[in-house]
Order: sequence, then C-alpha cells, then structure tokens
Amino acid sequence: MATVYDVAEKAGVSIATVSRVFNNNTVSQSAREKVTAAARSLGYTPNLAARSLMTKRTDTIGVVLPDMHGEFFSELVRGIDAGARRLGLHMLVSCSHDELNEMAAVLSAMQGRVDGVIIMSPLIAIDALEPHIPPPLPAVIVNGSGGRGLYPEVNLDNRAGARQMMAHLLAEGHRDICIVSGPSDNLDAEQRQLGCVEAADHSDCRLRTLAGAFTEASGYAAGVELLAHNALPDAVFALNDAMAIGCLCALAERGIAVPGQVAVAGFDDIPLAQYLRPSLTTVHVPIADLGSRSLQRLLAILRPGAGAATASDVLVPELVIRDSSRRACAPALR
Amino acid sequence: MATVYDVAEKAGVSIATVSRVFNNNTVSQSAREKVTAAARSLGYTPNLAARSLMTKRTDTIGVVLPDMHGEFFSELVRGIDAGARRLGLHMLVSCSHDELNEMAAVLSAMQGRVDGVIIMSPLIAIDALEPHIPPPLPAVIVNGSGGRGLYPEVNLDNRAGARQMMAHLLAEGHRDICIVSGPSDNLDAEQRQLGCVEAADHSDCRLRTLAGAFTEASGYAAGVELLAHNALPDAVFALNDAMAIGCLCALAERGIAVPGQVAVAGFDDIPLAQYLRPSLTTVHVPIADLGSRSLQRLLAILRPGAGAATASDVLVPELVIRDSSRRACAPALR
DNA sequence: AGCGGTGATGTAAGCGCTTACAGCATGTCG
DNA sequence: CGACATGCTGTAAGCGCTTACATCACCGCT
Repeated sequence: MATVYDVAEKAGVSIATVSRVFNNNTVSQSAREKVTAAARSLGYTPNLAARSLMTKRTDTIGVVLPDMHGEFFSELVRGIDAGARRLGLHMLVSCSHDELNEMAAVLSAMQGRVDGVIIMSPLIAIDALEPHIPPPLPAVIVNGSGGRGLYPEVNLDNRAGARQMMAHLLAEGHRDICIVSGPSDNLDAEQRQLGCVEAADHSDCRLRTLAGAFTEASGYAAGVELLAHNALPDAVFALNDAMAIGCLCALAERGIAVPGQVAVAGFDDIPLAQYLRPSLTTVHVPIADLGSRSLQRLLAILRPGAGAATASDVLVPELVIRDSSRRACAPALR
Repeated sequence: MATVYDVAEKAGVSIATVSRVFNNNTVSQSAREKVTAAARSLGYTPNLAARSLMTKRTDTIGVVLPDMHGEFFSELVRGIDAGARRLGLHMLVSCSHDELNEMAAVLSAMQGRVDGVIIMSPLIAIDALEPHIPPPLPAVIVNGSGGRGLYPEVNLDNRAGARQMMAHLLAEGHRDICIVSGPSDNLDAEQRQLGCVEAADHSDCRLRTLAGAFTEASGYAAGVELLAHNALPDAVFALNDAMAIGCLCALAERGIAVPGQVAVAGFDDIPLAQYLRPSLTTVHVPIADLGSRSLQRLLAILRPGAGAATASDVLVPELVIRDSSRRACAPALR
C-alpha cells in the first residue's frame, strides 16, 4: 500500500502537502493537481487507522440491537444507514443481544471503534445497562425507556398507540376484548399492555389477557387457546402483527369469521399487514424514523451545533384501520 | 484515556510488558497480575486505531448489501453477525446500494476499515462490479453469480429451487402455470425464471409470465391482471413470497378459492408463510446459512488454514409443500 | 568455573498520518 | 526601502501501539 511518503515523492512535495490535499486544507492549485495525479497513479488511499490515531475520530457509529427478526430490524438499520451515509459515517452493527453481559462486552469492544453508539434494548432495563456503557462513549438509547437521563432517549409512544387501538375497538362496540401480550420482560410489550389497561379502566369493557411472545407461533397458540375454552371475545388485540397473523391463522382454521365473529387487531403495521385477508387493523410504527431520529440525536452530541436539536423524541404511532376490525362483516373490496 | 504508558508506570513495568499482557504473550504471572490490576484501576482499553496501525488488521469485516427489505436482510445479517461475534470480529454494514457508483464508493470507503468484505449484489452483475473492488481487499460474493472467478462466490441454487417447484406443480396435475416474475435486472429472479422454463420445456405444460417486482403490491397487481382477463391458470408461481401474498390477497378479494380454483406457490419461505390461510407452498431458502457460509469463505482467505474449506458453496433450497398448492381442496387442519 | 540455553523484560524503532511551528516568498503600505 | 501581513510549504513531533532486538538473570551442564 502506498503511503503519504510515496505520494509526496512522486508529486515532488512534502508529506504535509499531501495530507493537506486529502483534508481540504489550503494548498495551491498546482500542488493539488500534482498530488491528486500522483495519488491516483499509485492507487493511494489514506490509512484510516493512522488518521484515527491522530484525529481521535473514527467516522463510524455503533448500533447495538437485541435479537430481532424481520421487518423491524431491517427498517431500523436502513433508517440509520441512510442518514449515516449522507453524513459520511459508517455503521458498525452488532445484533442479537438479549443478555446484559453480552451487551456490556459488545459495548466495551466497540469502544475506540466508533464515535458513538445507538443502543436498543427492549429487554434489558436501561438503568441496569447504563453502568456498562463506557463513560467516554456517547450513546443514544432508542426505544428503551427508564434511564436515569444520562443518555438521550428516542422512544415510541407504545402506550398511546395501544390506547388508540382500544378506543377504536370500543367505538366499534366491542366490550369483551382479549389482549395477546408480549414477552413479560419486553418494555414495548409492557407499555402497550399498560395502554390497554388504561383505556379499559375508563370504559365498561371486560379485558382479558393471554400470554404471547411476539412470535407468529405464540399468536397461533393464543388463538387455539381462545377456541379451546369456547369463550370467544368480541375482539382480539395482539400486541404485535406477527402474533395477530398467527391468531388469524388459528381462527381461520377453525372456521371463525374475522371480523364477523371476532375482530382482530395487531401492532407494528408490517408491510404485508394490508395484504392479509382480512387486511389487518393495526398501529403504524414509523420504524425507519426511529432509526434516523436516534442518529440525529447522536449527531447532536458528536457535532454540537451542527444540526438543530429535534423538537421531540417521542414518536407517536398512528392507528391504521383495516378490515379485520370492522363491524361491517362483508370484507370490503379495496 | 489511559495509555500503555500510564498502565506501565502504575504497574511498575515497561510498556512492552503491558502490551504483552493484552496480547497474551509470555509474561510472568506476577507481572500479569500487576498489569491487569493497574489497567482496571485506570479503566484502560487498548486504542484500536494504534493497534491496527501496527498489526494491519482491523478485526472487522464489511457487509455491503443492496436495498433489501424484510426478513431476508435481517436473517442474512444475523447469520453473518452470529458467526462474526464468535470469532471476535466486528461487522461494518452498509445497505441500500442498487447502483454501481454508490457501491464502488462504499467499497473504497471500507478500504482500511475492514479486513475483508461480503458483497451481495443481485442487481449489479458481478463482472461489472469486480473492477471496483479495491484489489487488496479480500472479498466474497454472496448470491450474485457471474463473476470472473476473481472472488469466491456463495450462491443459492435458485434454478434448482424453481425446477423443484415446477415439478411439484406438474405432479399435482397443473398444466397451465403462470409465473409472476421478479425485477428484470435481478439475478435471483432471472435464475428462478430460468428454472421454470427448463422444467416447462420438459413437460407438456403451458407457461405464461406476468411481470412482478418482488413486492406485495406487484403480486397483488398480477393477481388483478389475471382476473381481469378472465383467464385463470391452474397454478400461479410467484417467484417470491411477498408477491405470492399480494396475489393471494387479490384472489381472495375476488372470491377465488385457493387451492380449489387455482394453486399458488411462492419462493423464500418467509417465517409467516406457514401462517397464511391457506398456508403457502414455497421454496425454503436458508438465508442465515447463506450469511454464515459466506463468512466462512471470507475467513478462509483471511486466516488461511484456520478452518477446513467448505465443501460446496452452492446451497440448494428445499421445497416446502403446504396447503396453497394441494389438489385436495378442503384446507387441512394443521 | 565457564558455557550455552531459556524465559522474562526493557529499549527503541517504527506503523502512516495530522498539525503546530517555522520559513520563505510575495504583495502592500507607510 | 523597511515593516508587516498573507499564503504556501516543509520540518518534525508526536498519536498509542506492537515487536525485533538486546539484555539479563538463572538454570543445568561439561
């Protein structure tokens, strides 16, 4: 690999001039041309390790994610990557962390490789995690509330989303509603459930809960359970779309009409939710926004004054009403 | 940040000894203890830029991906990350590249940040891409065939998968089969289509093609098209699951029974394929394997002799027969 | 006693880069 | 014409680390 010395020699200038050319500092036009020509002919690329060593920057941000499948993961990463690339930043990703120790290990390994990290940790309470974030490492917590305020947070208002859905179901006349919950230690699931309970408390409806795990299989199991006890509710609100799909599957197998006999709703609004039959009423979560927003927040720390601070860091999801919850039974043509 | 000098001073040894402790070289027990104690008390972490500068390694691998949504992206990244973490490697991810220039820019920016790259490029022909891979950068091509053999490739046998599906559909007695194709410039789509044509050529079946784009919406549009012309085939083979779902949706809306009036099949076997009603017959693609296999291949270059070379780098997908293609019309209970 | 072998340690030389500082032409002004 | 600002350029000093080499103590051997 060619170095500044090689380029300097070939161009007939000093290494400082070479460096200046590559850092857009003041260099005469003629010198600049000589250097770029020499660099190209030698196939020179600045050595980034050496540069980092001097500048203390890596132009890389870390992304630490839990064990996530499907759309959510992709969209979040895409949201972050899109923003990062525009800013000339790279993205070091580490995923599938459900355990505190693993997370701590990854964070400490990222130290020195990244200028800052975006952490998503729906399973591990942030106040437990915070002590494991190396102090000099700027960090932003995405979608995991409950920190001590040491790090900025970007959250989704799961609770509001759940309340909206409950309001909709109640408005449709459903009074016996069954929630299919998420994993017990998942903060999103917790908040969504809380929203449901709040909404139910202000109404005359009966609320039941069936345990779920945010997977299609657990939604399917919940559907089976519902049928086994022969106690079909008016509506089933699965706290994510995957479970709603599983549940729809179980109901369809047993010949239960949706929304005729029971309404079904999900949460997340995955892209194919609208292509199910019946199309799925759900709560739209702007996942990519969650990613780009958290990147903005991180940037506000890394390059103070660069961009205006975002107004709010709580994204409010939006109710999407489709066929699976409509009182009118005939599946409408779209 | 503490440096080797600080630790050396505090531990009463030389910087070389400190370095040796952190590189597992021969150090006396007593020195090792002094150093680790000093390091901990100072919160010392080796500076990775400086280390890279000496060792010429970054312990990071790059992953360059096209614009991909959903399950495929997540699974692939998970497959790579899982393997990488086990080996103590980090993963620099860049996604959403559909264009040659972008791709080239990213590859050159990765130079010096990574020890090697895994490139997936279903849109850009590899022989066009190869000249843009910086020569000193070890690379593995995943799922994009047609290179000049400069770089190892890990491929999915799309063609064989498509042939299998066709064989199944023919065996079920379907003779008028409609393919919903993928984007015209997508290599996976191309191979899958080729497989279909091959299979059809050896049979007495009629094969039609409808243009698709690997999205739910395009599958839906294809379904609508099919119905508009009032020329329902015996079977629809959508070249990916997303389109199959869109198509199922269109058929269901118009009251067409699947598989009663028309069989439907997909390709990919996304996790929820089995939770659709009817459950979707499809071709299972071991996505995570594709990721981990390509990592293995890359590693074989980076650390020669470390692991046995993999026997084959063509993964053969597997036919998964579910309800949507069964001749028996009554949806079976699972 | 003298010798070579062994294993732990220290010294110092970089890795390739950025950047403070100094130097050296210029041009401008009193 | 000297003083001084201005704009480029070169010199050299590191950034924090690894590692070749030298050193040294210590052992067992002839």
